[in-house]
Amino acid sequence: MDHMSRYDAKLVEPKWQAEWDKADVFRARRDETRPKYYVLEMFPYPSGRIHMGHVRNYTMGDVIARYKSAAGFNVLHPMGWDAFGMPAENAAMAEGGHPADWTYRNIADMRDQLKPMGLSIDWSREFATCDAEYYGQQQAMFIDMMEAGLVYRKSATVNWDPVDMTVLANEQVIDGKGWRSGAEVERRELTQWFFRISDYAEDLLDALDGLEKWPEKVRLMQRNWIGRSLGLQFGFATTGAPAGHERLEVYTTRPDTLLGASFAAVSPDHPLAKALEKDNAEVAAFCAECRRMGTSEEALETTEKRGVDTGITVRHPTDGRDLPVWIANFILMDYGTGAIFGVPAHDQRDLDFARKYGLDVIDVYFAEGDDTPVGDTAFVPPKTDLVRYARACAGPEMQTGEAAIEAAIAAAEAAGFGTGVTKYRLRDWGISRQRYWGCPIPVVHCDACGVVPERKENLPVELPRDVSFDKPGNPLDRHPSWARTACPKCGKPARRETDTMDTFVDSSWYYARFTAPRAETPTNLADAEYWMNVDQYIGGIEHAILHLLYSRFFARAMHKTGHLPAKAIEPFDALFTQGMVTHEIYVTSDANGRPVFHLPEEVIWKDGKPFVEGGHLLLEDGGKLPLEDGSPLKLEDVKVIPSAKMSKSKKNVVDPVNIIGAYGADTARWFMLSDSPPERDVEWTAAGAEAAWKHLSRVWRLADEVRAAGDGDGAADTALERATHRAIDEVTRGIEGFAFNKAVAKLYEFTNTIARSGAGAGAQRAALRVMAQLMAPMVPHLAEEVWSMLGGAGLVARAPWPEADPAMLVEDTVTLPIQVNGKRRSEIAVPRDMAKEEVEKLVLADDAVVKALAGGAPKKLIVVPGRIVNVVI
RNA sequence: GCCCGAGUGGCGGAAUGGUAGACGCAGGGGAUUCAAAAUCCCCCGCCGCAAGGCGUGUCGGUUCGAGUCCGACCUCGGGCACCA
Repeated sequence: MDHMSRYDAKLVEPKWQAEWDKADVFRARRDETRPKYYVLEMFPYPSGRIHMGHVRNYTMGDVIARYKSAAGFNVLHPMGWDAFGMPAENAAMAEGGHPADWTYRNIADMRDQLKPMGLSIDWSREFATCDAEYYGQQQAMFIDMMEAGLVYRKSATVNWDPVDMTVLANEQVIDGKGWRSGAEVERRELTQWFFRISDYAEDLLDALDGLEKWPEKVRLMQRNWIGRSLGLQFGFATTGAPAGHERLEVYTTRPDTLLGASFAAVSPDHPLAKALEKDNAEVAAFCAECRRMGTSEEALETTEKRGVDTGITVRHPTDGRDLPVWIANFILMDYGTGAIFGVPAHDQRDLDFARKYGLDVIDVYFAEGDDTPVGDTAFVPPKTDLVRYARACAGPEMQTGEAAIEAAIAAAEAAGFGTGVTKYRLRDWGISRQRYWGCPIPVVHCDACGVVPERKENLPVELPRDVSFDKPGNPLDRHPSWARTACPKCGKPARRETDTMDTFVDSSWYYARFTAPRAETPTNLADAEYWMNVDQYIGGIEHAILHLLYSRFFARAMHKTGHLPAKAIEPFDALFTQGMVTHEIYVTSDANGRPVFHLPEEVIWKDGKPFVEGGHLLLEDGGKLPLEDGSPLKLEDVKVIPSAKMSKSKKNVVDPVNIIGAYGADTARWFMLSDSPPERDVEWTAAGAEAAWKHLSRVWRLADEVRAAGDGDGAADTALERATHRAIDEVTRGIEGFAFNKAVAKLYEFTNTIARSGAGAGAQRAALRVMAQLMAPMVPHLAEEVWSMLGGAGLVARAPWPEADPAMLVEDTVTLPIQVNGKRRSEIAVPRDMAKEEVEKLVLADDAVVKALAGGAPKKLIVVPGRIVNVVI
């Protein structure tokens, strides 16, 4: 046996990585004579370990990058780090140390883990958003945006932990309590910085139609998020309200239901509620309670609907009834006017509220032919359905909701009590964070001059290094000297802004920075002009709304401030959202019935059933913690749950480093591309990884055998050539269409075809060289090895993509299945372009058809040329 | 609660409205081997001895023909503006 007859990824992969480095294959240089292609995967947060989701994401991007490069494009494929954020501060609080050290150490670790994957990345463009060089440019843009009127301050609510005296993120609020202190969280108002994204609401909405290479679901989610609505705004005249509240402005998207109104309601944050709070104890108590709710919309919507009657009434604008005014916990101050009228019959929330507090339920419209009054389910048909209005504001009795809304607005405008108003659900983007590890907002507060932007020559406003995290709250706020500065305008002593920016700001323009990562301005226009837009953006569906919407806004703002060309206001031409990587979890329960998760290596398989040693929890550091009552776990209770998202707490994380160490990067890459469609979740399985490795070894072995056989008789083999062209065609279409799993399946098939073909060594060699090219985007190291073994010239990474000859793709005969009444009964082989009449004759003579007809004539004979025949009896 | 997705053999999945299950995993059988590993070959949706019947989350509809289109529902996943 030949000592080299086994594929050794450990030797082969570093060898070709060194070759690529030596030839500097992946450095992207601006070259106006060549068409460019910009591939970008969402950059990672430097948690310290790469995970399988990264492997999947970057493998997909690499396939595209390498394929486009072979197809003749000048490819830009960069990598960086989304490096600001809470985890670094949390680590500093938990383990001591400094967020910067933690972050840069993690970046170094992750870069070391990533490089063995053999990605075609131009590492010379790498940066981290926490580099002062990067965030200084971000500050320059912030100042430009201030001058362009895109930035302002206003009061907004935050989650306040009264014990830790700190602002909490939504994820840090658990069941209304602070995650560390356990104290009831309060909503508190602070003056904060905002970007005027809502100025662009209409444009951001309308431009979605042009994003044809984005998934329809993402466009739909953004459309709904922006939420354009045409509604009616009008003022109710109030009775019994405090001075200044003689009118209550409400906004409704269903003015056609005005005659079904039975109450009005305002948000607990509404000025009227605040006015009443002063001398109404009941209202004060209710508002105080509402303020203990988190700020998230989810918290608001899922809490039980409750309210308090203010005793104030409003006069209905058309029928003159007096309606009670309530304060209700489900009314958002941020949407519309923060006040509504309730129509219980046609809104489930209003109905629940009305039933709870004994308010009237007045039916406005009914389904055709059904006059049943509403019970406990509100009648809310689609607006496009025709319904019968028993209490129409305007328009005919039978009309759609859409038509009735329009008619109601027109009527209100004619009567002079209201106006049709287009509103958006999209709110301005609050970017203030009361935290250290983020980009400082570059402004100065001066007693004489007010809020003044820092001078650009003083940028970057750098984070101070000497901070402590031994107590909660913003370290910038309590730093003894950092905030002390001179006013950029008058020079008198002034104080720096201590808020930092939302990390979404950092990730809203990194794609533009990659086009000129060392420029001394945020972008270099010549580079941006050449490289923008991102031709293919790839990332997780979890970013479908916020990150992508903020980036679209930011690109517009960068254009307005002169940092991007007009063509780049939609920065991502094509978007692909990949699924998660999941892995099974092993769960038992402790004595209190709470779930206990187990590492795969803790699970013992006996007779195909999982067991764990009882009586302890395994800690992350490998230590053991006895269960609270010391009782052993019930061994028979181990449950295996497939397809759980990989997470530390569920102990089902598979570390790519181990996989790459055991099998090599190509195996991990091949596995990530096999089987599951890229947009769907993929389950990591040990068996799948083993199978991927086996196949790659088989390809290598095949190449080794063919090499050993020399050139053979040099005879061509038509069948193998046809198979080769079919493989080129299908793999190419698989990659172009983001159907990598299908491209992989085709390559499996092609391997079988070559291995089983009786073709001579020369013909097999030619086929295998094409296979090396087709596999190169996916498993680049193996591809280089096979390519060089079989006499390929230069690097396969530099070889042009093979082209399929259309003449080699057509088959002369086709098999036509014959159905009788839609069920397959037989089949015939016919020349590809046989006339319909000829086919019909053959079909009617077919044994199965003759038998089914039993002497009768068919009712119908359907022949779909080249596809199928259906005999209807 | 609201918005958006996804459900096909034991498993991952394939299928311009046209043969459901390509390709792979697992499983079964065989070859090779002193033996094993590795490798190669064959079988493999379910029920049935067979003929045949049943099958793409559930229920209904459109069609010569539905995994695919339409309606209702169920389950799971993503997002909900301070996780990234």
